[in-house]
Amino acid sequence: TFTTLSISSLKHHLKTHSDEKRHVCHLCLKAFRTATLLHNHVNVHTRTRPYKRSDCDTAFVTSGELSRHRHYKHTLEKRFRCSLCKYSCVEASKMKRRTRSHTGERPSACDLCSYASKDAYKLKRHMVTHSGEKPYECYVCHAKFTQSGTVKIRMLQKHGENVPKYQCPHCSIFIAQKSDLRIHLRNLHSHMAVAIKCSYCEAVFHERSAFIQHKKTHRNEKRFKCDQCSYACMQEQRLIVHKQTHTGEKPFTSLCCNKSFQREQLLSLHFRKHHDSNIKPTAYECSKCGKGYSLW
DNA sequence: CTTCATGTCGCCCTCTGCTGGTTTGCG
DNA sequence: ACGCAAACCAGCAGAGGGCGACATGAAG
Repeated sequence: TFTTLSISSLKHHLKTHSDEKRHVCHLCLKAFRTATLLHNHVNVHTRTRPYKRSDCDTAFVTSGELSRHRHYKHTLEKRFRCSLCKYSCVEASKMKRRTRSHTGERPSACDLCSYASKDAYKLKRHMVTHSGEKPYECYVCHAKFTQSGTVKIRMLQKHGENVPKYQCPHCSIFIAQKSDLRIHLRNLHSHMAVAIKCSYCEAVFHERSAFIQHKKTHRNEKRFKCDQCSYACMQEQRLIVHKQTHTGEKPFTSLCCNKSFQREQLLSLHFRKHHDSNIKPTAYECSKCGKGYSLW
């Protein structure tokens, strides 16, 4: 529904409905409706870029390209605004793409799996997961990768100097990747609704990192304490043996002379001192469980 | 007819962030 | 020596910027 007040304008408009393309490119035989379109096309072949900007060293084949460049890089004018969010952009096609992320529409479907993307490029990128192709190579160590971004990060972290690291604001540790710092924060510094209780004392913690720090304070502590005297030690087994001094229990008995000992080592010493060194390995047994012991 | 602004489709790029397997260091 | 947790690392997808090429429409 084209309307105009001028006859010549109508005539011009009618030509746009015509399939007639009289202007043929002598380099590739492609045909165009107008001489200007052909002219622009030939400029592509000849790499002639008449539309220039003096201040940023860029040049384009058409005025449209220059105009758009101006919006992107100089005026920063974003005429298209999303009605659903605060996103704005220079081009209508970008707005269309943005709208798809609101609607969830995924028109580009993979014919090898269930994946579908919002735009053609993502589908193309996805297809390398089926081909197994790794088109990006590290020029230092020649390791290959599926995406350009991955090789860039690899280059920086393996071969770069002054590699950026991400520091945790809570414990000052440096972590190589931002997303790993996020995981670190989540696992170690986030508040837990259910507190962890220290198994050595009464302390409780809502943050894992604080709990780990606290545990270290128990590391060299003599936390196994005798309830009958002031004796304390770091190992539970030692406390059990110690307690025998209070009970008078002597579980290790020599079968040779019937003499009993509190500890295996004492029985062992007794054997070496008083009995034949050729004695058989199961020469004594525990009075509690009946287990036989070999000492040498 | 030409020029210019604007529109449209498509391509490629980078940045970003999540995921899950692997390696490493510590208790 | 072993097991576990944390960091490392590559794969992969989401989102958005910028431009190539060409079409359309208004105005001179």
